[in-house]
Amino acid sequence: MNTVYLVDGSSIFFRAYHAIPNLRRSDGMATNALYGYVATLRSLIREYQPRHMVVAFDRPEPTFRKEQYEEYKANRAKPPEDLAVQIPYIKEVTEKLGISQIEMPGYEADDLIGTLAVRLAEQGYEVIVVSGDKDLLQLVSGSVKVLRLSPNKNTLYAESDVVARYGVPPVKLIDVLGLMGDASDNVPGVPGIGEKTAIALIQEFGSMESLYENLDRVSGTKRRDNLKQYREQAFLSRALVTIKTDVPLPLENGFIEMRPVDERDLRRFYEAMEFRSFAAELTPAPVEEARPVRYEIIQSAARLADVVRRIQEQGACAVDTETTSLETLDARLVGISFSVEDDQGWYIPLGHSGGGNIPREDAWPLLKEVLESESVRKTGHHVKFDQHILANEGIRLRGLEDDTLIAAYLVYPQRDSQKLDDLAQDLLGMRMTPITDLIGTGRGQKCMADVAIAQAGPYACEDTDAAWRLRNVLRPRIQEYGLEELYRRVEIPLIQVLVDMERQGVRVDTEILEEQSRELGEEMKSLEKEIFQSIGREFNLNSPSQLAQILYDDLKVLEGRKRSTRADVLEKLADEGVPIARQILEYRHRQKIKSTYLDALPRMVRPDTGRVHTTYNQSVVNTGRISSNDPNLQNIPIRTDLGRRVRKAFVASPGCVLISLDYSQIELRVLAHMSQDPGLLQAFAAGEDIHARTAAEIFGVPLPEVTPDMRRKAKEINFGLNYGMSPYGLARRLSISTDEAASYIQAYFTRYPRVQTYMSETIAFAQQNLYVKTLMGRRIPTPGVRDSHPQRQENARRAAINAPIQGSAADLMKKAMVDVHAELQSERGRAAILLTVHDELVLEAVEDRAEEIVRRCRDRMEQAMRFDVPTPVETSIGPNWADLN
DNA sequence: TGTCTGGCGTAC
DNA sequence: GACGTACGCCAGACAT
Repeated sequence: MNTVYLVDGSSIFFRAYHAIPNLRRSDGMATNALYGYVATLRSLIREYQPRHMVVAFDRPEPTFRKEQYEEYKANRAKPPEDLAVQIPYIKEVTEKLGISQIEMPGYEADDLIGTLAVRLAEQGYEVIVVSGDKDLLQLVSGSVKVLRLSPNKNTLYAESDVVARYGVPPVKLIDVLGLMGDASDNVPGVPGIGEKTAIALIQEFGSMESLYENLDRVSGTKRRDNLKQYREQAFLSRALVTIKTDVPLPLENGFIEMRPVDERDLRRFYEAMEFRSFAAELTPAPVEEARPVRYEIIQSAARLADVVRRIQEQGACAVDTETTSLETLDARLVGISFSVEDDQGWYIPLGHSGGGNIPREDAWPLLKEVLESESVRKTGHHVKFDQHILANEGIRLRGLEDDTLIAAYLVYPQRDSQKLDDLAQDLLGMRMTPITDLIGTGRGQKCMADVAIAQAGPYACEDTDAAWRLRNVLRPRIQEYGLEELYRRVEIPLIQVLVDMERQGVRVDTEILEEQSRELGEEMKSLEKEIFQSIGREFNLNSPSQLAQILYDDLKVLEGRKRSTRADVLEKLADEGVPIARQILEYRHRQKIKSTYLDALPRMVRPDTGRVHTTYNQSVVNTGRISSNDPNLQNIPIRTDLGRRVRKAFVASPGCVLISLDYSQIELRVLAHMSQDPGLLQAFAAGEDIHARTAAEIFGVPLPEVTPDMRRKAKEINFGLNYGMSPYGLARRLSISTDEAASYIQAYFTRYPRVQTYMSETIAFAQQNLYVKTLMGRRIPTPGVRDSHPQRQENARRAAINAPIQGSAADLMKKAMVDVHAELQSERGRAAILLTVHDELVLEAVEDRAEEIVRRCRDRMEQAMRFDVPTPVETSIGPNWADLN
C-alpha cells in the first residue's frame, strides 16, 4: 500500500519545546525542541517504516488569515529566543533524515498539509496526517487519516473515529470550530457557545448556513441573540479555521520519497548536538563478518577462461584495476578484479612481484574478450582512471554502462565524499579495508605490485563488490530524479572523451616559457630594488602580511581593520598618487605569471612527448562544470597582454593547427531561454549586439544613439546578472554610486521583467527544495538558502541564482563535447579535442583538415541542445593559443 | 620535513 | 563585507 505521511513539523517541535523542560548542549545552546522533534520522527519511522513522508513547517511571515482578521493569533507571543535558535537545526536534521520538507510564506503548515493530502489522495495514496493539533481532523476522509501524537499513545483517526469523538463528520468540524472559536489561535467564534453547544447545533441543523436560516428554532433567548449579533464573526471564524487545500505548490517528482540516510553525516550531526544515544545507535555494528563473501583468486589460465565465460553469460560486471601508482599515464597494471553478484568477486593477478601471476600472453586475449566487448556492460568507480591504466596496456574499455562515482555525483551532489569506501559505508553499510592496510602510509609506502596476492585479492574483490552493489542502489535514483538522459547520454560517454583528451595532451614550447620567465625575473628584480629603495628597507614582497605592515603601520598610507593588500586596494592607492602601490602591483602581476605559469608549466611537460597532460575532474564542481588540475589549463591568462603571452607557448604539433570553438554569450543565452523573457529572446533571435541592446533599453535611447560608455555599463550589468548582482557590486565595478547602480538594475528589470520573475522563482524553488536544477535536470544543492545568518543566506541566494545558469551551460558544453568527439572519430587521429575551458573547446588538427573540421564541429556544438535562442559558436584557427580568437 | 590555512589572483 | 564557479602559489603556523 502506498502510504504517505504528512507531518506537521511546527506543531511537533512546539510541543517538544514545552514538553521537555531543559536540555542544552554543553556550550549552552538549547536543544530541547530539537531533541523532542528528532525523537518523534525517529519513533514514527521506527514504528511505521514509511516510504513516503513530507514535513511541513509554518513560516514566520503573517499569513493570509492575518489579512482576513487582524487579531488572528494576536495572542501568540513571539517564539522565545531559545526556541528560535533551534529552528535551523530542525530543518537540517529533517534533510539528514532523508525527509523532504515544505514551507511557504503566507501559509501555515496546515494549509500545505491540506493541499498535499487532497492532491495525494487523488493520486491514490493513503494519507496519514501526523500532528498534535486537532484542527487537522477536518481533513479526514476515506483515504486521509490523522495520527494524533501524545506522550502515552498515538491515536489514529479515521472518519468514524471523528464522528465517534465529535459527533459530526470531519467536514462539519469547521462549522463546529467556527461557532465555538479557538482560544489558542484567537479565533473568536460566538460568545457563550462552547464545544458542547456547537456540536449540538451542527448535529441538529447540519451546517452554519442552515442554522442561521432556522435561527428561530434555536432554544434560549440569550443564545439566539448572541448567534444573531455575532453572525458575521461566526462565518469569519469558520473561514479562519478552514484549512486550505488549493495552495499553489510546485511538487517535484520524487519529492515525497524518503531518501536513503547518510548515516555518517547524521551521526556527525547527532554528535555535534550531543544526542549521544541517537549517535550510538548509528555507529556501525562491529563489522558483521557473518556476511559470507565469495572472493576468489584466479590462479590459472583455464580458470580465467571459466570466469570470462561466466561474465559473458551474465552480460555485465563490475571491474576495477590494481596498479603500481596513481600516475595515470605511467601506472602499470598489477591485477584486475570483477564482480557479477553481490558479495562475490574474482581477482586476476597479473603483475605482482612475488610471482603467481597469470602470464600476460595467456591473460590478455581472455581479458580483452570481456573488456573490449560492447555487449558486456561494465560498472566501475572512477572509471576514467581504469581506462587510462588499461589503455597503458593497449586495452580499450568498451561497453561502459555505470560509473558509480559519476552516478553518486548526480544523485548525492551534496555529499562531501564520493570515495568508494565512503559511499559503500554510508549507502551499503559496508566497511571496506583501507588500502593503507596493504601498502602502509607515508615514507614506507609500498607499491601494490609488492603486496602478496593473497592480500591483494580480497581487497580488490571488495572494490568491485562495492561498485556492483552501489550501481544497483544508484540506478533507481538516477531514474527517479529524471537524470537518465544526463547520465547515459552525457556524463557516461564523456568519460571516454576526457580519457582521450588527457592522453592526447597539448604541446607546450618550454623555451618560450623559459625566455619569458627570464625576462620577467629581471623586471621583477629592478622593481623590487626600486620599491625597497623608496621604502628604505628590504622585506619579502611576496608576503601579504609583511607588505601590510609596511603599508598600514610604517608608511600609514592605508588604514582599516582588515589590513588587506589586495589588488583593488592597491589600485585605489595608486590612483591617489602613491607611486609604490603601482610598482607593487606591477611586481605582483609578474610574480603571479612567473610562478604559476612560466615556471610551473615546464615542470609538467613530459620530456618524451613535449606535451602537458592535465587531469579533468568530472565530479568536483557543484554546478556541473568540468575542472582541470595538474596543471590547471582552465586559468591560463588572457586578460592582460603580459599574461596572454603565456598562451604563445601552447602550440600545435608540426603540420597541425590549433582550433578554437567558443560559445558566444552562452550564459546570457541560457538565461534568455530559462527565463523566457521576451525582450532577451527577441534580441538574441535578431542577432543583435546584446550589450548595445541592453544599453538602449536601460537608458531609453534608440539603438544607434547608444554611446560606448552606455554599452560598457550595460555589459557589466549583463555580466553581473548571472551572479545575482547587488547594487553595491555593480557600483564598484562601474565606479559609480550605489544609488545609480541600483537605478540601472531597476531599469533592467523593468525592461526585462521575466528575468526578475525567473530569479525570484529560482530562489523560491531553492528555499523549498534546498537545491536548484539545470535544463538537463542536474541537481545543485543550495543548503544555505535557509541559513539564519543573513549574510550567509544572501551568499547562498546568489549562488542559487547562478547555479542553474552556469550548470545548464555546463550541460550544454558536456553534450557538445560528446558530439564533437563522435564527429572526430572518422578523422582517425587527424584531429583531437585538447582542452575544454567552460565555453570554449580547443582542438588540434592536421592543417589541411582544419577548415572542414571547424565547420563540422561548429555545427555539432550549435546543435548540441535545443534552445529557444541560437547558440552560435565563434571559431578561429592558428599556430598557437595566443593567436586564436 | 610535511600538512594545513589564509591571502591573493588567474580563468570563465 | 559587499556578484557565481574553480585551482594554485606563497607565507606562515603547526605537527611530526
